[in-house]
Amino acid sequence: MNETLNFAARVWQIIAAIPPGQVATYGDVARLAGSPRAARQVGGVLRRLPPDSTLPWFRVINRHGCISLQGDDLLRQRDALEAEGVVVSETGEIDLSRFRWCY
DNA sequence: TGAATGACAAATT
DNA sequence: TAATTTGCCATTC
Repeated sequence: MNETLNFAARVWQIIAAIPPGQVATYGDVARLAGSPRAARQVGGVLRRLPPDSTLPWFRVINRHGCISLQGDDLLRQRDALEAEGVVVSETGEIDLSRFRWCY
């Protein structure tokens, strides 16, 4: 099996391991997946994620501690994070120094 | 098979 | 210091 096919599977596994109330960056997930420079692909995997997936994709944000999504998706992610105790600004900003996933 | 895309990140100006 | 540009890499057209 090509490792390229496992990339998405690794991303799923890693994101599924993020504890509630905490968040991880795309770069971190990519690094844990074995491709430190594939942060963009992490977002690509989540983008094609089926709506019925139970994966906590909302716990993944960018390096600036902001939500990269826009529109309704942004509001949905912000609401889901706040429901877990994560403080999210109206613009989608999160204090990484407090909520970043420490593994 | 090849070119284009993108839920990022780092370097440069 | 902030804003803009370039690089990366797996997936999609």
